[in-house]
Amino acid sequence: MTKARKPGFSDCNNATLRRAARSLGRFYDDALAPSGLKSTQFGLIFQIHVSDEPAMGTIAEALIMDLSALGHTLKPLIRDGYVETFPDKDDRRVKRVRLTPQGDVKLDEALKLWSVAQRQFEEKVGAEQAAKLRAALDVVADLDLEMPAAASSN
Amino acid sequence: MTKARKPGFSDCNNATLRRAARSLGRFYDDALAPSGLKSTQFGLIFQIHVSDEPAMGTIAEALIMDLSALGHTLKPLIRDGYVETFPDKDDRRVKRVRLTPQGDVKLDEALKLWSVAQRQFEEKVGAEQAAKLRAALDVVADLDLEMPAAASSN
DNA sequence: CGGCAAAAGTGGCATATGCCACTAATTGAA
DNA sequence: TTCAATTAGTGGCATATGCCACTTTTGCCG
Repeated sequence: MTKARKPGFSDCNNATLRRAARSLGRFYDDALAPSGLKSTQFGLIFQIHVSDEPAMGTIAEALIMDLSALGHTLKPLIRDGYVETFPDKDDRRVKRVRLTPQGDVKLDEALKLWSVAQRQFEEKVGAEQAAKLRAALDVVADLDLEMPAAASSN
Repeated sequence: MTKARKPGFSDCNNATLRRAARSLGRFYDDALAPSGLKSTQFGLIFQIHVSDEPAMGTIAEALIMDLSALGHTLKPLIRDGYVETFPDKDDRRVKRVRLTPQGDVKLDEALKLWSVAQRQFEEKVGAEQAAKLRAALDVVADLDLEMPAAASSN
């Protein structure tokens, strides 16, 4: 009794992960809705907050996201005045990012909403369990996966 | 020693999940690239394949995705001739979905590529571990999360 | 039977993400 | 110093996802 469960219940690690991400994403989105921020924007703003005027590349690396994707995602936040960029003093190719005063305020506001969702989630699955899950997800995220054949030679 | 780890290493379950999803998504996308399908499209086609001419709403529910999002995602697959829709015999509101012969062929092609990535992943984390992770993710995905205060009164 | 609420999709609008082709700066030789 | 290779971002294009406002069908109730 290990096969043919709910029809279409895929064994694909990626599909399962995305499915969970959609589900949980909606939950956190709902929770953050009053702030006007999406959970992704909240995460990005938080990342900027805890970093020290990080370069775009640094953020992209930390979040494991494409640099250009980061640029796109940053636009609405800049447009709304929560984030601003400025050139690095030593390397003009580098663009650094920081929160504006408004961004700080918005982050505080969002953090309150976020903590409710976070608590709610951890009550359901248990803080221990949640921590384990995050740890497992971090392992997966930082895995050095590479296609064997696809790589250069053998 | 439980705080201030890697800068910006968030405790947010959602952020951690999305980060892992981006990472793993790229891996599977790379693996499927030769087929021309994205991992999301592969997952969708697979879901359609294992279902019996499912209605759009049925697919959306299984994948926990917004019905309209499903509609959007389906478009390129229909355009490329892998999927087709047809009206339900009894309820004209319902639109059912199925793979075209080309879709079946493409699925076979993609499955071969997918299995390589899947195997590669499970070798890295261990089949046992991977299964546990998927189980945990399914639990999370199917959790009945709801904002307490956000609900009606209280 | 008439009409209203619920159910299933569609379309528009906005954000999330990626890849690719380019441009601007740097760095590292020759 | 000069030029090729590398690094950091940008812009365009395409898919992924959601929410909301509608439209079409059904269902159901009085």
